[in-house]
Amino acid sequence: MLTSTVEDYLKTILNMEDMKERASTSRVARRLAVADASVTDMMRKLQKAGLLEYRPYYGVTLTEKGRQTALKVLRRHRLIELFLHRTLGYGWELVHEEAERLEHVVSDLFVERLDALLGFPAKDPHGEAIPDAKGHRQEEHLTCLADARPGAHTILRVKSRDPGFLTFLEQEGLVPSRCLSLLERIPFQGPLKIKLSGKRVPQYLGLEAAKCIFVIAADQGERELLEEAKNRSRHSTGLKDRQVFKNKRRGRERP
Amino acid sequence: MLTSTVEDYLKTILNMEDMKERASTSRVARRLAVADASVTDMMRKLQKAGLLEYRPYYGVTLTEKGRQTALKVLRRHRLIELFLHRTLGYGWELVHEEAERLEHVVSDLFVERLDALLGFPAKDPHGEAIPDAKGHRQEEHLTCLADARPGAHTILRVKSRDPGFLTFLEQEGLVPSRCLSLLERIPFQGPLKIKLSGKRVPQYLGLEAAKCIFVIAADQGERELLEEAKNRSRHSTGLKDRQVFKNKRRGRERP
DNA sequence: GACAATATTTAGATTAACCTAAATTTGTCT
DNA sequence: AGACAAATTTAGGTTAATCTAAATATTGTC
Repeated sequence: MLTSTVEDYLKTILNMEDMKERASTSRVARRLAVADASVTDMMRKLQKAGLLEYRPYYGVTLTEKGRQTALKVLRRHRLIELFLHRTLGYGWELVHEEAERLEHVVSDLFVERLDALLGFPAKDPHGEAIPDAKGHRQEEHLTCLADARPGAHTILRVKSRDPGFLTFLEQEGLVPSRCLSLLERIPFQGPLKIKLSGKRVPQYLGLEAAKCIFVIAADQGERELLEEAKNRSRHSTGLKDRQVFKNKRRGRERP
Repeated sequence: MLTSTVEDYLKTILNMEDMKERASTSRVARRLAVADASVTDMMRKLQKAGLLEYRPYYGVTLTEKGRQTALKVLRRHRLIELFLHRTLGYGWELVHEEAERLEHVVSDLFVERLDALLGFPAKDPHGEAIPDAKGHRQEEHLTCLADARPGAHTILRVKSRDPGFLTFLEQEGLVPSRCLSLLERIPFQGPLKIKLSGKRVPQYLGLEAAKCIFVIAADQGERELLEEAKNRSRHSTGLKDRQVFKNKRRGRERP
């Protein structure tokens, strides 16, 4: 079995490949917050294990074996995130950190049961696709809000792990499945003027924030949302749905 | 934060103290399947950390701090076991191993949310008491079936981690909340003749097995069971209850 | 009370994962 | 082409948790 450390290396490298970013020693080191030298050591080790190809002074590429391993970890991570959010009522800004630890210790059985409990979901709370048991991912070509054309859009994904930022976005209502209109783009890297569905007043959003928000044209978005909603309602298990937190502490606490 | 290894040491020592067993170097080593010398090293380290008192050539005793830490781990372990059983539909013979890994990585938030999800349960799937958030445990003075007097009893606890044995017991119907009559005790360490509630034919059970089964007189058992049943029905969440495994694979699998 | 059997500790090594600092390679710019 | 900066690798060291084998302490028995 692989150590958590190895799993983290693979996950990071997969993510870099997804982003078309060369997995050089220093970049991997920066992402994992370790010294360059530690990465060099690890690369050699992972090459010996057949998980990646290592070209000195260039960087690494995952082998098929390495890719599959990384995808398995990603699957665990995202299913756990969704479980934390939906069943345990975690705020979406909290799910990442907890999943980061759990993903390294849960068994295959655990993952498959979670998958079933959640109704074989397609996406995690941030709108990221959950790979299936064979490592297949459904590709989606989303536009980021910063690049979107004026008009109606539906948020499908938010790419960020920063709890503070995610909390802010939630307060503003900028979460997956929310519909909005892009009204105006202030020139010279200025903010975007947007109006959320249901609200009457428009609001402004910084460009950097908009780069993390991924949308689809509103008419196409309809179908996607219906699918999800249907699926979710069939699986309304957990704390969040039943709002146990309002009438808390029964049973053992009051004997 | 403590390492998993440290948590395992503390949990083991707590268990030995509960069993009134002296936590000597060699006994701790045997339980954890490590060399005696490793234990000596660790004891010194844990003493320095104020988690236990170490008397060379004698053994160790937990300090209050050590005890509380161990109880916290135990709480995590047992809540996770119950979650695996009730929400994810794990067989009771599988819960221990998985919990053994999860218990070291889940946050306090996770534990408290699980507790709420499960309806603040008092016991894990084996009938062991779950310590509350402050580390209090409800004491119960149960008789083991091997020592019980003839008559009606209710099983409240089964002390074993051996998957094979637990599977056997489940097949025989010897699980917590089951009622049975002890009919006869065959002399000279012979088996017990018992009859389970609902069944018509009596059966025989080896004495070693009977030592792992803890019971309470049937009339007292009634009340306890009612409490539990009530609590559980208020929280009928999860795979097991809804029997998702029969109509499996929907959603992502069939797009 | 001596002495063997048993339990425990000490000594010295190993492994995974990391570090810092020094050497080396690569790529760019004139 | 040569020189320099940046990136990368090498060298040597650290820490936690383990091991084996040797040394030492405790205990029970005659």
